[in-house]
Amino acid sequence: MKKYLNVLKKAELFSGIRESDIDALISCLSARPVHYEKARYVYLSGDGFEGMGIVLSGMLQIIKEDYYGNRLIIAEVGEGQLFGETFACADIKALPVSVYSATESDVLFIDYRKLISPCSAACSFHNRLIYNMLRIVAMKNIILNEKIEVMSKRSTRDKLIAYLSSEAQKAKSSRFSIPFNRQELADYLSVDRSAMSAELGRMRDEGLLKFEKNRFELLL
Amino acid sequence: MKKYLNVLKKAELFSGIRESDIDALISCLSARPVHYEKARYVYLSGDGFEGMGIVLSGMLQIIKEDYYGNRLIIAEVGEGQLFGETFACADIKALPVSVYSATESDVLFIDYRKLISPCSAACSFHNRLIYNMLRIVAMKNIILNEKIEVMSKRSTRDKLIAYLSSEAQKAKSSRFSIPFNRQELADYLSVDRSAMSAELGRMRDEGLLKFEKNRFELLL
DNA sequence: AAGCGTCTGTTGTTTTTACAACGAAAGGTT
DNA sequence: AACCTTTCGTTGTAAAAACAACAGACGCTT
Repeated sequence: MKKYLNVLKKAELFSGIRESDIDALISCLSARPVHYEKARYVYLSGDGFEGMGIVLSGMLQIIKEDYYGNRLIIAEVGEGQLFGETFACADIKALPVSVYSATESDVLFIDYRKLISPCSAACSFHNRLIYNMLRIVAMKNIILNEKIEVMSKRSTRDKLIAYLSSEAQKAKSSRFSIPFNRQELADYLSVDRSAMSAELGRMRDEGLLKFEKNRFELLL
Repeated sequence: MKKYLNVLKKAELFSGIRESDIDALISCLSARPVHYEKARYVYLSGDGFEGMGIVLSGMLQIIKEDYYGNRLIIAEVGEGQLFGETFACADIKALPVSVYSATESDVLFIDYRKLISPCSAACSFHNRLIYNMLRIVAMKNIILNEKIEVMSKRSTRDKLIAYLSSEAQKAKSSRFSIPFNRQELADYLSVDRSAMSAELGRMRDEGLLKFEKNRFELLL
C-alpha cells in the first residue's frame, strides 16, 4: 500500500487529511486493493453493486450501453479519482453502467458504510472524510447542471455562446482557453463537429469572437 | 414550530428519524424559521450564500437569468423539500441562481456545518442526517445524469426513444404513464412542442408505439 | 524529405427542426 | 348552454443542423 501513498494523499477524498493519518484511515475503512488486468470489467451493467473505489493506478472507463447496443464512454477515471460513489451514496443496488479497466490498474475498494459512520472516537479524520464526500458529490452535481444548462439551448450558436460565456466567467476574463478540442467540444454540446466549426466561423466573421486552436476571446 | 412537524417528519432530510426526535434536532442544528411574503427574493443571484433551507410552507422557485436577461425557472421547491444543499455541500460562496418565493412561504434555515459534524454524542440521529444528505445529493446526481443521457441524443425521435425507454424500464413494463404533459415533455427534452407532437404522430403511424394523453405503450 | 495520422475549416446537399398558425377536444366557470 | 382556457395534433414554410466529402495545416515517424 505504501507505494500508492503519493496517489492517495492527492486524492480529493483525502483532502485535508495528513499523509501520516492515511494508513490508519485505510484500515479504519476496511479498504482493500484489487488488481485488474487490462481490458477486464470491474463491474458489468446490471451487476449487483459491491461498493465504491478509488483508482490507485491505471485508468477505468465508465461505460453505458444504449438500446442499440452502442458502447458509450461516459467518463474516464484516473489515478486518485473516485468511482461508484454516486451509487454508493444513493444506495443503488444494481449498476446502470459498466466499469471497465482500460489499462492494467489497481483499485482500492472502500466500505461506504464505514466511511459515513464516524467510528469510535479514535479516528478524528472521519469528519473530514464526510465533508469531502459531500463536496465531491455536490461538485459533480454543479458540473452536471452546467452541462444541462448549455445543452438545453436549442441552436448550435446558443450552445456555443452559453458554453463560452460560462468559460469566460470562470476565467474571469474574455480571453480563455478551453479543455476540449473541436470534436470533444461538439460531443460536449451534443452537436455535429463540422456544423459547429462552421458556426464558429460565422460567429468570427460577425465579430462576436476570435479564436485560435483552443484559445478563445469573446468580443462585445 | 410545532405546526410544521407534519411537514418535517415527511421531509427526506429527516427520513428515518423519529418524530419525537425532530424537536431536539432542530435546536441541535440551530435551525431558524423565516417567513417570506409572496414575490420576495430569498436569495439574489450573485449574493453571498448564507445557507441551505427546507421549505415549511409555500413554494420557492430557483431562477436563473441567462445572458439575454431571460428569467428561467430551473426548479420549484415545495413543502418538505431542500434548497441550496448543493451549494452548501460544494462550499460555494456566491450563488449562481436566485431563489424566489412564489407564494407566501415559511423556510427553515439549517446550519450545514452543524449538520455534517456529529455533535457531542447526545444526538444519535446525526449519522442518519449525514446518510440522508448524501443520498439526497447523490439521487439528484443520478436524475441529472439521466436527463443528460436523454438530451444528448441528436434528433427528437432519438430523444423520445431514450426517454420513453428509460421510463418503461423504470416502470418495468412497456405500458406506463409519464409525469409530463406535452409542453413539459418538450421542455424536458429541449425540443419544440409541435415538432415533438408531429414526431410522436409519425412514430405511432410507424407502429413504434401507442399513446393516449400521458399513457404510453412501447411496441417492438 | 516523404509518408501518415490527426485536427480543423469549408462547402454543397439532404434531412430535420423550429416556427407560426389553426382546429378540435376536454374541462371548468359563469 | 355559452364561453373560456388549456392541451394536443396537424400542416406548410423557413431556418438550421446533420451529413458527407474534401483540403490545408501540423506534428510525428521512418
